[in-house]
Formats: sequence, C-alpha cells, structure tokens
Amino acid sequence: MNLTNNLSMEDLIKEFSWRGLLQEHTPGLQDQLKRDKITLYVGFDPTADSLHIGSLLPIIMLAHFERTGHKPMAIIGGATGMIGDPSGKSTERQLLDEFTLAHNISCIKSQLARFLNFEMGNTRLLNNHDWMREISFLEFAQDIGKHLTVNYMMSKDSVKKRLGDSSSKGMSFTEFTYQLLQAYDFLHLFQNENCLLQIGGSDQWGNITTGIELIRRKMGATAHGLTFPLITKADGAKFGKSESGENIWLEARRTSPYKFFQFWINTSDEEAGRFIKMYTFLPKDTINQLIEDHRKKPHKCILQQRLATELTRWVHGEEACKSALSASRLLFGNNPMTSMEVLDDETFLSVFEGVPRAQISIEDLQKGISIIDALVEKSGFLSSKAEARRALKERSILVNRQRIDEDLILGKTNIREKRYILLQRGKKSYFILEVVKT
RNA sequence: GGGGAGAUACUCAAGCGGCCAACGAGGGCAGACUGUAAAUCUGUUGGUAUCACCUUCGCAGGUUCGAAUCCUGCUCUCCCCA
Repeated sequence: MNLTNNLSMEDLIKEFSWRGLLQEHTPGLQDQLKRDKITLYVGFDPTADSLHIGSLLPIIMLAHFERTGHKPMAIIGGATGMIGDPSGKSTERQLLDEFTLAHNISCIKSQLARFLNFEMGNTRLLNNHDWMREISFLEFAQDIGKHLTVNYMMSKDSVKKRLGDSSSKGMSFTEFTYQLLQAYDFLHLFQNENCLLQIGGSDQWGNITTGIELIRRKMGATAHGLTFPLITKADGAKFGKSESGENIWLEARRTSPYKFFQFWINTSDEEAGRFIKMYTFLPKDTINQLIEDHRKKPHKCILQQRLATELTRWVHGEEACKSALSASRLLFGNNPMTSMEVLDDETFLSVFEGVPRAQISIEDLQKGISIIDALVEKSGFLSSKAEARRALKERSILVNRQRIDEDLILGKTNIREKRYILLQRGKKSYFILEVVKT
C-alpha cells in the first residue's frame, strides 16, 4: 500500500476522525501526539490460532501510528486470554488451556509480523504473560487492588450489564477481575516502556479508563486512551462473517484469498464508502475521487473493487490478489463460459481454491453417472436426492458453468481439461469433482 | 404447598379424531430483474424406489379401523395464590 502520505498524517487525531476511526479519546491526547513520538499499545486476544478481519482495525491503527513515527506495541494477551474479557459478552467465557494458548500465540505473532514492521525495533510485540506470571496474588492485591474501589469497578458497563440483568448467569470473580488485570498491563507498560496510550475498540473504553485511573492514582501521572468504533453492517448484521456465516480469517488456509476478496466485493455501497476510509491507507483526495466516481457510475462497483483489491493485496500479497481478481472476473465477468474452457487445470484449481471437492472414479464415469447421484451420493455436495431433484427443477444446477437438465448422465465428455468437473448450485456455491483412477 | 397454562419443523405460530408432511409469518435456498447491490416479483423449504410409501407435532405407553389432535404416566417451561 501507499506509504508515502505522511504529510496528511501529521495530525493523527484529525486523520482518524475523517476516516471514521475515532470513537473517543482522552483530552490532551491530540497535543501530546503532535508534540512527541509516544509509545502506545493495543491488545490482541489469543482466542484462535488466526486473526480475523475483526482484528484488522487495531492492526491498521497501529500501522498508522507506525507510519507517523510513533512507537506502537502489539500486546498479546497470553495471560488475560486465560481469563476472558467480559466486555460485550453476556455469558461467562470458556477458558483456554495452556497448550492451545501457546499455539494460538505463536500463530498470531507471525501473522502480525506481516502487517507491522517489527524488524526495525520501533514497533514491538510483547506478551503480557511475561510480566503477569511474575506477580503473586498477594502482591497484586496489595499493589494494584488497593488503588481502585470495587464501587469504581462496578460502575463499568461491562460489569453493570452482567449484574443488572436478572436473566443472565451472573459473573465470576475471575471475569470481574479482568479489568484490573488489563489496567495492570497498562500500568506495567507505563512504568517499564514509558507507554502513554492504550487504544482499542469502543467496547474497551471501560477497561482502558480503568488503566488510566490506576496510573493516575498510583503514579500521579496522566495516561491516555483512544477507541475506534466497532464495525456494524448497514443492515445491523454482525460484521466479519461471510454470507454463509463463516468467519473471515486473515490466514489463507482458513479463508482463501478469493473468498476474502469476495467478502469486500459484496459490501453495500454505503459500507464500501465507509470501509475504504477505515481499512485502506489511501489519501483523502483519492478516496473522495473514488466515491465521486462511484456515485456517477454505481454499476461499475468502483469502491468495492478498490476496497477488495487494496485489502487483499495488503493481507495476502500481490500474487494472491491478482489471482483472486482474475478468478472473480472469470466467475462473474461477461462471458465466463468461453473463458472457462480455456483454463488449464492448474489455473482452474487456483481459481477454485478452497472450494470443497470429492473424488470420483474414471470407471464410474465411463459407465455414466446420473446427475442426481453425482450431486448427492458421489459428492455430498447436496444433502439429499429430494434436494437435488428440487434444485434441478429450479434449474439452479450447472455443470462446468452450463445449466443442465434432470436427465443428464455424467460421462467422460464432461471432464473439462484433464481431471476435473465443476458442479455448481446457483451463483455462488461450487463443488469440484476430481476424476481419479481406482 | 395450592391452582392454572403450555411444549408443533431453523424461529415465531396455527391446527384440537380422518381432507396433515401439517395454515400463516419470518428466515434459508433458488429463478427473473440488476451492479456478484438494494428493492421487487415467482418458486421452493422432512426422506425415499415421487401420481405411492416411510419417519416426524416434548418423552413413554394406551383408546380407536384411524391421533399432532382423546386418555394415563413422566420430563421440562411459564403464570397466579400461599
């Protein structure tokens, strides 16, 4: 992505503000940021072995800080991840065992390294387990717990929600303590790394201010907090899930670059306008121009195209982005049929990476397989013959992108190129049959 | 402890002896239209050997030629009075 727009980013707060990345911040932060290059941090929860697009925003925030010469730190919640943050959660969270946690942490570390420059030493990666494990419960009670009242802690939304609602299952002491642990993180980083700012999603505001309060009471010093909005979709649905309800991960093995690309392509006009500001590093002028162009020619999907391209390139690299783009052109372009036939098997596979597939024997194919068997028994693509019949009646089944009838018998002639047959239900659901010798 | 109401498919919700694989709404899927959008319209939404049969209406029994519908017991949920 374009890194050379530092001029417009002299005032980070302003920058965040027009990008829609600013929810709340403590007073005086703006001046502080203009005056000094400060150290700041954001926490990442090691709840899975890959980050998903929900984590993209904090990463982008750190990248903005990195690019303007500040010293960002990504803190992996190796200790706090064992506890679970109650913010925004209505029930007690599952605790993770140590093995899973260690695995998750190492995976997340290597992912973050793709987006942030840890090489130069300006941007760093820490694990809060490293200092959390040093402190005993008694020390914690004495040095930390002393400074904040339970009354203060109870006033936080994350706590109030769980105590007030009679239908909820209550809240364990462990979860109640979470905000203190996070506050201790901030205090520790303030003392040892001269870290002056914690950022996070807007649901973190309560936890961040607890940290600021702890630093104020214990050290008599001023620390800062900044939050960015939590993303909601225009229709109120949860952001970050594909249409089929799967998470969109940053790891190519979990979510193929093609699917990732498609996720952004499928955003609505309004969302695309909002997201391109938040999720790309394109300068203001460029974005305004794009929005203007899009308004004039909405059918071109300029915003969605650019958003998807920029992000796929950033997350998966130039190569993956190109093939995701060409796959999309192929599948949704004007004359997909002809281009399908031209595809050799290798390109075909890369286009349909991540599409479920099954093997089918050449002998069966020689005998001929009814399309219903092919859809259900031989592949498991559809779950019952009744469903297959229904789909065929709806004329929603395609073989090698050609609409077919119920009486089709699959034979050798249906193999495209050398080894594959492409099944399709509707526009977006694909399945690959791989022809093998038995 | 006493009294009452209820449990039906993904969700809500009809049905109260045969015409019930079960009205309707939402959701899902698909088709048309379109910008791989929104809105709209249409079809579809248990299974199989599909003009038929099988399994499904909280669980287990029973009455009946025949039950989601009636009876008995059980489990769970909700409400009212103590």
